[in-house]
This record gives sequence, structure tokens and C-alpha cells, in this order.
Amino acid sequence: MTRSRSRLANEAWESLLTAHASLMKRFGAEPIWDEVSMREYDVLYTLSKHDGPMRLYELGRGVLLSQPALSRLVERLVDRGLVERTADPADGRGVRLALTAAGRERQHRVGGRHAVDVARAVTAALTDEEMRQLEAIGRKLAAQGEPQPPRPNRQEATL
Amino acid sequence: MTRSRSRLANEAWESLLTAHASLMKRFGAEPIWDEVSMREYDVLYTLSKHDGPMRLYELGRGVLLSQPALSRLVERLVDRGLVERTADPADGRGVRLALTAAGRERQHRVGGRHAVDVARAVTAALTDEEMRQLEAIGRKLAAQGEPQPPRPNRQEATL
DNA sequence: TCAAAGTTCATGCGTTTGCATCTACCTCAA
DNA sequence: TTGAGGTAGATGCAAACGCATGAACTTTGA
Repeated sequence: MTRSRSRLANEAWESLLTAHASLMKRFGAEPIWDEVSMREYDVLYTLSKHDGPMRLYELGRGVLLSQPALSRLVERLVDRGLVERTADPADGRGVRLALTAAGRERQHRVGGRHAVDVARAVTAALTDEEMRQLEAIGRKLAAQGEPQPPRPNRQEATL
Repeated sequence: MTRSRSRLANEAWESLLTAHASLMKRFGAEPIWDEVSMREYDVLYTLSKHDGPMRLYELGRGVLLSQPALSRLVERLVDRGLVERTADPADGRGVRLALTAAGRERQHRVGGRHAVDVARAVTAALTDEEMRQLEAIGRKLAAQGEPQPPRPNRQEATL
């Protein structure tokens, strides 16, 4: 891999990080998180777009939290009546997580307001073409992040 | 703003979020964070690419942390001899933050290893052209995130 | 068949975070 | 000049987090 290609990659990643931090800060400052925090919303949203119950470790894939932290976050949502947690009949170790009616309502309401803020910020910054590019690029990066286990062919780094 | 343009914006943002979480998780799993955590590194890196001392609130712009959390994170880095914090002679309220020699060395060493991981993941997922696109898009989004104060024209959402 | 190894989630515990607030200092207008 | 209002950063405290580990269950291979 060429030197400049590595450099390009790092600049692109830093750019993504900066954009993420900047916009997260902006969105977090909006007065819509009084009922659920952004992280809680993240979980509610992930559950909402998944049909059928989810396992805790499935949730963990999409959320940037340790497994214990996620476990307790879910517990709090259960206590507040937004998420339902039942034992998985097919696997005694696991749990099945799903939104309650209240949870779905909450997600939808907060999500609607949040989407307005997102649209406002993103459309102000990007053209349609750029939004499509970002969507595609993000998808590829996310796919790259996931698959570690295909083949354990330990091909050590060249550096 | 058209409906589909809002939708496009939200899909792009979600894509960015997913990519961010996925790769952050991957990078965080690398065995290079035993000396400084990712957040601490973020601060060291931000200081390293800034010439001259920084103010705490300047640091805060780039880091996704509350002001008190950042204040204490910096305090820990000071205690560990990686950051130097001195009173600002020009503003008695403020502090001047800079890397110590040890801090600079640490940042450079960890940063070098991290950059390898970033390059590996990003170059595996994206073409050169896509990396350039991401770099440009991130820059625009970050710029959009910053400026709130131009005009407080409260133009309420159409939801 | 059954014990060893792996997986899934929960819990103990020390650390870190965010919110609210405080102190100290700066700015600006009267 | 001065005092009201604003800004920079620190601190008290409860909430949330990550790491290490535990408990319960499943899977695997001999």
C-alpha cells in the first residue's frame, strides 16, 4: 500500500470523526432529549427498525457501548416501560428485547423531532449527490468494520 | 425542502453513524490503548496538531465531552506528565494547555500504530476517489456543525 | 454420553461522565 | 469608575461506564 493512500485514508477518517463530533454536539444541544438521552434513543431506534425481538448482543453491534453498559441501559429502559425483555425460549442464556407500545411511541416522537434537526444540518451542508456518496461510503465502511471472523488468516501488518 | 431530500439527509447521517460506531469498535479493540485510552489520545492528538498552547474550550470543540469531563481528563493527563497546564497571562480565567515532551512522544508512538489500523480498514473499504469524497464531505459537515451564532432567526421546523 | 470449551447476559467495583453550580476573571455600558 | 452581565474553568454529587468476573446455558468432540 502506497504511503499516500494510507495518508488519504487517515485524512478521510479524521474528517469523518470531526464531522461526527461536531454534529453530535450540535444535535445533543437540541432541546429534545429530555425524555430519552441520545444513547437511549439509539437503542430505541435500533430496536424500532428491526422487526421481531433482538438479542442483546445484536443490539451491541450497532451501539458503541460495552456489553455490561448496554445490559444496564436496557434494564433502565425496561424499568421505564419502554422496552420489554423476555427470556428466549430457544436459548436459555439469551433474552428477547422488543419495544413496548410506549417505547415505540416515544421513539417515533423523539425520532421525528430529531430527524428534522438532522435534515436541517445535513441538507444545509451537502448536495444531494454528496448525501448519496456519504450514504454509500458509510455503508462500505460499516461493512468493513464488522467482518473479522471470515478466515483467521493472520496476515501480519507490513509495518 | 422536499421530503425526499430530508430522507436522503437522514439516511446519509445514519450511514455515517453506523460507520463510526462500527469502526470505532474495531479500532478500540486493537491492543494499542494500554498507555492512553482513545479519548485521552483524542486530546493528545488535538493538542499535537495545534501549534502553540490551546485553551480548554478550544479543545472542547473537537472532543465529544462535556466541559467538566474534559477538564478532569486534562487534569489526569497533567498528573501523568503528558500535558502541561499553565495560567494564561493574557486572561486570568483561562489556562494554556500544551503537550509535554513525554506527551508528544506518547502521542506520536500511539498515533503511528493507530494510523496503521485506520489505513488498513479504510483503504480496504474505499477507493481513493471515495476517500477524497469522504474527506470533503466530512469537512463540510463539520463546518456546518460549528456556526450556530450567525443569526438567531428562529424558523421553526415544519416537521 | 458427558465433560471441556464457548456463548450470553448479569453483577461487583473502581473510574469517568454529565448536570448543576461555584469561583474567578473579563467586558462593556452608564 | 463601577457594577451588571458574560465567559473560562473547577468542583460536588449522582448517574453511567468499562473491566473483570460470575452464573447459566449451549455446543462440541471424543
